Amino acid sequence: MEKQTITIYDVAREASVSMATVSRVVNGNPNVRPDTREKVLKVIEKLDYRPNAVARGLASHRTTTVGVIIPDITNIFYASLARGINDVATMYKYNIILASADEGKHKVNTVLESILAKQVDGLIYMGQNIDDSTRKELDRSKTPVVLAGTVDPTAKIGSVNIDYVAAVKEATARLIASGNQHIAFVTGPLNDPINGQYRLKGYQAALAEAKIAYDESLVFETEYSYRAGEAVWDAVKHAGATAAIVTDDELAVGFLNGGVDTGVKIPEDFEIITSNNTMLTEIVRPKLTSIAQPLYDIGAVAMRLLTKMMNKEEIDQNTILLPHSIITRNSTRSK
Amino acid sequence: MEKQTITIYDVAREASVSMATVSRVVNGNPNVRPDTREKVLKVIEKLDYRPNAVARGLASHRTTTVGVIIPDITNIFYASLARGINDVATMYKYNIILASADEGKHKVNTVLESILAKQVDGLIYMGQNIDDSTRKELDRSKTPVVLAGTVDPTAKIGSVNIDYVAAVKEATARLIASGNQHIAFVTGPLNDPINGQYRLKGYQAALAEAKIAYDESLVFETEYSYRAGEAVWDAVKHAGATAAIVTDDELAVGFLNGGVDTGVKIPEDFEIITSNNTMLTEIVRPKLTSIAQPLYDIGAVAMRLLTKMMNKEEIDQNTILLPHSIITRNSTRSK
DNA sequence: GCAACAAATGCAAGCGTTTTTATCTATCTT
DNA sequence: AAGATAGATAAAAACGCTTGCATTTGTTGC
Repeated sequence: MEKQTITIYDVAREASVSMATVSRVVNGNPNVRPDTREKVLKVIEKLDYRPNAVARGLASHRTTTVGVIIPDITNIFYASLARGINDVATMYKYNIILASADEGKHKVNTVLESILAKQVDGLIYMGQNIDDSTRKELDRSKTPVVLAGTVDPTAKIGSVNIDYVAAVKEATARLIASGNQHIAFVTGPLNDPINGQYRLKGYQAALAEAKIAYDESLVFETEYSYRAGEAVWDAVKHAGATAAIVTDDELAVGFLNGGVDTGVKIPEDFEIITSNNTMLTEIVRPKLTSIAQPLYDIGAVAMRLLTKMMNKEEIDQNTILLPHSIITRNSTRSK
Repeated sequence: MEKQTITIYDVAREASVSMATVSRVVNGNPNVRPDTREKVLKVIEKLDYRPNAVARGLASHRTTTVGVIIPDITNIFYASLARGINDVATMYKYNIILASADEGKHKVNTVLESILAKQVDGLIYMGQNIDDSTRKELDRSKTPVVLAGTVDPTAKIGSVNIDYVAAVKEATARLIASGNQHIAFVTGPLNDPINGQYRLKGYQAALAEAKIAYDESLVFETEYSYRAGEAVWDAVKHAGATAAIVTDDELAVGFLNGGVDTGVKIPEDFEIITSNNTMLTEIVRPKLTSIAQPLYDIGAVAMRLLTKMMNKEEIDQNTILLPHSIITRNSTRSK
């Protein structure tokens, strides 16, 4: 007694129609007489027939599945994007194949290959820089791709982000306005253009506008993690900084606690602005002033854009910038 | 110039062998002469052939895909489990179809149906109580299922957890030992047996052992969220509690801040023990004493168990309890 | 009542693999 | 040297569905 599956053929026989008709009913094709539709539906119900998505995928070349590449699912930033992606995907009846491509363990290209083999209809890519081999792999597959919270300096690939340059510039200017001359830039990997190009540029632009010399020794590159934040505090302090822009909330929270735990008064003696406005910014004391990105929306809009691509709809704008703002909390002195 | 896919047939022709032989090579079947294997591999390389997983799935009845049902991907608890699941899945060459089934928006059964339609080889289920209709759906599909961090009182379905009864009992006893007579039990949904049966039982057992009467007005049922934690603080305080067991870290962190922000001294005036030992417990001040669950491992072991089921290996133990402990931090008075 | 047309249905060829069965080809045995 | 045996390979039938095309049925107008 094996897993006795009932197929479209069984339904067809039982309803005395052809497989084609059953298929039409199942797929909501309007070219079916109401009474035959009724009849078929009744048999489907009776036999408890469930279409096999794999067979469907093979026959139709559409799997109603999208791949989502995420660097670290436990990082609230990415998880929040994923939530938006998921909701919109569900809305449009797509399933998500999730794969994490954390720098170390799972190499992007391997992961990508396994996802593409599954014939996904589209792909959302988050995190990390896209290198040439990855780009080539994507091109070759001809699968629509959208980057979420991730930047492609060549603007070849569709993407949804905020204006990182402007956001960081504003944040930095804010710190300058409150009297800081030595502002640290505490960042994740600089080889990710989002940091190394966009955010850094905003930081530099604000300095330049205030005629403060850019000092490379105030740039601290580390990884996105709580521990890394704690660990980098001392170095930043010793470099003489009196404020910092931090490019990730986990990192910022670790950094903040690194300071707080050594008795530094924040914001009185040191100001911090972080970048993602996740729940973490509200959990710590003092609460963190943050650049606010519409995380959920970035994910949602990215997925929506992808659905358009998959439907071969006309896309007017494939590089989307969503609005940002700065939420003032208690890690900065009121201005 | 459509997406010109090259198939196993192309490879076979080019290498002047049959499709069957190519298939054997691709699948590492040993019954191929080394020189033919070589020849075929060369052609595969040359044509840059990639097997189509969908066709494979249809022909072999194995998709090398597992479904993962998660209540809320932004909750670090579940995300941590997912990380463990993902790593082991990747190790065994499975892809993950992720679907979130948050109580409200996405109904479990709908989600389940769409995942099962995709012919997943197995399923990891997290969160929420499994009701009869869900159970029926699972049974009918004959797909192996493992619960991760989720309990099935009937023990019919494989699962990986800690001993919640014992853990909560210990934690409660600890609070009793430090002098508390009125200990609140701040919990997520009680209709989830993990709360309503296991944890509550542990809480009651500790009280009973200390001859403290169980007082239902000290049980606070709410949802797993930061806001909910903040919101419930007042009620708990007014109920006269001097300590609390909280069953989720986000909830606990909100609860803690609810207290801290109203000037209550923790742990001097109020003690808190939370349940998941996620990063959040270290981020807040004071840091939270917590029951420690091996989150990553729960996910990893669950996935490993699932692989065994999918291989139809003999399972000696389908209800697995991993060890727990209590990590003492600063939300409890040293004992 | 019949031609002309549109709507509904059926037929059957795929989709790209795996897998069973059969066929071949070496290599041993004695 | 012939028969036996095991290992390689080939042929072809699934797998469960979609879809283009052909055919049938039903409708409409005159």
